[in-house]
Amino acid sequence: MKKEKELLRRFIAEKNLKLTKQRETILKTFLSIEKHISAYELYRIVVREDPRIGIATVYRTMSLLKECGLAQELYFGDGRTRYEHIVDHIHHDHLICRECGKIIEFTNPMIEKLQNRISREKKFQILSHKLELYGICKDCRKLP
Amino acid sequence: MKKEKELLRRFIAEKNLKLTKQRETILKTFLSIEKHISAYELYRIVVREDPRIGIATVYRTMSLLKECGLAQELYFGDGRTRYEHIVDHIHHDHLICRECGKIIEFTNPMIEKLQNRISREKKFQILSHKLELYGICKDCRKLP
DNA sequence: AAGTAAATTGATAATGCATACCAAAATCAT
DNA sequence: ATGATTTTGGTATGCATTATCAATTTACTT
Repeated sequence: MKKEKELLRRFIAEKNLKLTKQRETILKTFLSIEKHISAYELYRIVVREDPRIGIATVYRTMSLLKECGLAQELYFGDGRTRYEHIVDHIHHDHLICRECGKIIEFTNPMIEKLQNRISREKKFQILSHKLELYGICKDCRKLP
Repeated sequence: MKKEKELLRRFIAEKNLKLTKQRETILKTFLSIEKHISAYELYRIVVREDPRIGIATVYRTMSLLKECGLAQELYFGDGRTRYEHIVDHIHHDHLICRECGKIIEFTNPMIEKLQNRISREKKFQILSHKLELYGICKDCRKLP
């Protein structure tokens, strides 16, 4: 939390923006949630902390957190963008069940290494990535 | 094209749906385009073939093509869903430049293999996948 | 070939996420 | 503290997608 707040502070200073109570509250709440969350869901929680925060500010802050690399944007095909925080949280990818909508997380360092190799070949500087596997989960396949 | 039309025909028969001129026209046009395209962009092209086709039908048909595995859905973070066809077209992944929006395609069979291994471990049946690397491309980094 | 049940279509209304707008408030360098 | 500048909340607006529904089309049956 210390580290992340410091990161945001620096980003804000560098761009001549301003650090507000709202941004701090939203960051703190966002970091406390250990799963992906939509802007609206986050708003509902943030409001319990400070009822005067509006949803527009949540949207604006999330795009700020995305820009400074604290938040990762996800899109699973319903019309809703979700976010998850990256810090103190090993990067993971997602298996998404098309039947029941369940989301299973996984990590694979080898895939990450291959991604880095590809980006080196293409002289592309990776900022973030998204790997999503869609299919049918164990339960919906009715396997033992 | 033969094969894909046959695939759609079977899918439609199996689900007791009906094969219409509109669906054939949209499939044909979609397959003729060798890059990702939004529903609206596709609609503008389809209309040149048959001016009486409405945009709702394009949306409906794309979700049908997605279901039967002929189309892959993509989302790059602007508010627009795009599609690309999978058939006769080796699956590829995307590098997306956050500066200029350029999209670079790449393939990596090793990553695909690792994905299959993961899904086997999790007893997950993969239907499709999406790998997107976000960052800054060579040109925007001003590298030689 | 004509009849019929069921699915599909096109036009447009409705929905819903996300952003734009703007007056009031808050931040921060001086 | 002052004042320039940014941010905020509330809401209007924009835009992509889906729902609605009467009219049409498909595909099967006779």
